[in-house]
Amino acid sequence: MSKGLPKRSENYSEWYNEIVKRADLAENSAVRGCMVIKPYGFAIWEKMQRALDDMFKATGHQNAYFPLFVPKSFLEKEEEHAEGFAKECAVVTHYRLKANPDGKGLIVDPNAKLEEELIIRPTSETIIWNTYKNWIQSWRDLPLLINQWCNVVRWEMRTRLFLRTAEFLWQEGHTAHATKQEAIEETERMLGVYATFVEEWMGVPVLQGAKTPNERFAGAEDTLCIEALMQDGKALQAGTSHFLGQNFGKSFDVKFVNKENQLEHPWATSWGVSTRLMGALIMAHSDDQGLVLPPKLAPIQVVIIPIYKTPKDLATISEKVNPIFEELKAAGISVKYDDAEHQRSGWKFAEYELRGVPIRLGLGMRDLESGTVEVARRDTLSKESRPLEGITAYVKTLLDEIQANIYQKALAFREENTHLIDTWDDFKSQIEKGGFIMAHWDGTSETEEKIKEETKATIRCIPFNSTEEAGKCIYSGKESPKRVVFARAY
RNA sequence: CGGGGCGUAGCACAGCCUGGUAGUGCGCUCGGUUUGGGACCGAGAGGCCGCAAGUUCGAAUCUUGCCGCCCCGACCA
Repeated sequence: MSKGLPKRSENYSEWYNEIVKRADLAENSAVRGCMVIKPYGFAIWEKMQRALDDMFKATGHQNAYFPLFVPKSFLEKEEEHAEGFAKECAVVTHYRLKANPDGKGLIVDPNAKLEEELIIRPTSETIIWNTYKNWIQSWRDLPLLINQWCNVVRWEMRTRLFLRTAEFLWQEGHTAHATKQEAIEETERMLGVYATFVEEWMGVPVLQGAKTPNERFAGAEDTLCIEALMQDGKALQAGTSHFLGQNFGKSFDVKFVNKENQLEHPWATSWGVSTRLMGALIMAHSDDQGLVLPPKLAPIQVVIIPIYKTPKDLATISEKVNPIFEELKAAGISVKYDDAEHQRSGWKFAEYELRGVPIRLGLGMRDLESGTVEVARRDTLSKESRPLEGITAYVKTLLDEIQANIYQKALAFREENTHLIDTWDDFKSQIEKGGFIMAHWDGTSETEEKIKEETKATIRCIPFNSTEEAGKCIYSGKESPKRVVFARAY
């Protein structure tokens, strides 16, 4: 077996792919562009789902489920939305196969052509707003705060595990409100939920801001986003929250009677995060030894590995480990005791590092004599010998420390790789080196397009919290009121 | 859709140019020695060499066609 991973600094893509594969997270499937998420990878996703779902519930949302298929006529109703998604839709045209009259196998039965084609949802605004027409009549029905966990299909030309796959898992929130102000607040609130989740659970710092009109969601009046910086200096859009105005309300003829007894279209939002977050998690923290997981999302937070020579020694160690194992479990820590005999301890060390387990406890005969245990941290790769006494409390504290440290490390990386740039020459040379570039922009789509053409850099967002500061556009030299964030992106 | 590359054991690949018994490493099975950072030795099992046609006494190897996959572009809320 090849032991080392490719070096992160030498070939970032290969390094990423190897981690996904070797840490047993996912693999390419028989279907082009689609991904198989393996049990270990899915366990991480489930932890993300649970944390997010709790946050959605805490902000008053309920889960529901809508169909996989969207009639083509629905997709057509909102013009910009239709145009934005048309190029990447999988289309169902028939509902039956039959035996091939010319030989083996099956063919599409030409008599089973659908009267109207069905699109496999690339996102669910249309089918959901078609349903909301029946759900919303009065201001008393609002706000309608719904979330759905599901899969969507976008027929991408080129795919990458977790970052861009033809089918992916996500959640999409779809809300309807009586006033514009309320909908805008909801858009902002949910972006805040995403930012909190990504920073506090995933340990990945994000910039919050608004997309430029060019980069907006098709059919939205405003798109807010969180942007994270990966270790190769490229940006990754980690989540989006859209203010949809009354566009879908109008397109699907959804109306409600307000308190003044007047008919009005409701105001809408939609927001989503996907399995792409798994890609962000991998790329933000991992190193040349493999995956590094934040304790809050690690399926196994602590692994205990016995170090022994004879079966008798193993039995002695196991006897000592059992109460510790139970104590850790009782403290709410997800712990695994790996006493498998067909692998040696050194092999296990490497394996759990590759899988990103935050803490490893190593226990051998020497430790039993001295009443100690070897504690190894995944984030710093450091090891220390600790007294066995009080180890549960220590581990609990250490998990919190690792969670914080991972975030701090990522934050420091982002700060080191965020640059204020004021000249076009500096811009061009810095973009090659990667990172976020804070620069002035004249606010026009033409300039944005030109910069993209010449440098492959896009405006990741117009950040919320940047200070007002007059300046000149990096490209056109025209007046600009504040800096925006540029980067090359995934 | 354009440009390039690759299909040989579960995985990663060599062999092909110059046709002649199907190879290597990892993994797997068995035995022994090992065991505080991915152990070592020995013995084994495992193949329609992507599919099809052609050339030839003989094809993994040469020719043609087909199929599939990967990479780089185009595309990507």
